[in-house]
Amino acid sequence: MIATPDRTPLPRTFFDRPVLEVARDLLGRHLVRTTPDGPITLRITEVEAYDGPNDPGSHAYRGPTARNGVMFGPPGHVYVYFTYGMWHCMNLVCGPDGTASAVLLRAGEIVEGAESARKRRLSARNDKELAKGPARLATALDVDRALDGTDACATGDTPLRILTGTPVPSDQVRSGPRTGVSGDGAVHPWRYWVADDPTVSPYRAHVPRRRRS
DNA sequence: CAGTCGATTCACT
DNA sequence: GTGAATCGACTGA
Repeated sequence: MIATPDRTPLPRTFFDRPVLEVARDLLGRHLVRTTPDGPITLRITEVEAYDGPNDPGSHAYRGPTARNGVMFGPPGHVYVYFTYGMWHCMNLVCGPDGTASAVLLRAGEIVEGAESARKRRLSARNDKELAKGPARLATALDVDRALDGTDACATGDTPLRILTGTPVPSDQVRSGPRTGVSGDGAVHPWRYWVADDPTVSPYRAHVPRRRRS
């Protein structure tokens, strides 16, 4: 028996906690992306925690830059980065203003607005693949650098909003090493996902790129 | 200022 | 399973 999702916005205090705690607690929450096309709602099923300057796997490891500045700001805001020359990925900033931890949204289930998501995810063979992977998720929700710094806890007009949804019981939460993270950052089991959920992305270890001819 | 490589995805074999 | 795509941030000289 699944409870009806709670459409109450998550308060900023939700994000003003240790990042590992927030990461686990984010599973089952709902992210609403408001577009001219209509709303798209994502049920979060897979995340990864990045623990700021203490974490060799984090973009914040070497301090603030033009790209990662939002990570060092207040909690509840969205950090979006561009990678591999093609893709965007999105995070929710955690911890008090001045710290730099964040949770990468890696996968989810589209529970509303699938028609809109399909238009941007033409290679998806079925709806489970619409947001299976962090760049796919951002593409499905039409998220790019223009949304970097958006407040997901704001009231009123916001392109992105995070709702209470239906939290996942702790016995359904799994954890393991982060995907695609290289070096010393790879040791931490800071990836969390919903047990047996078909929208969770497959694990891949980091592969160093072969040098171009 | 040139070199390196990425919190990835997709097409192909 | 393997390799290409594609560009901007970051690094070190």
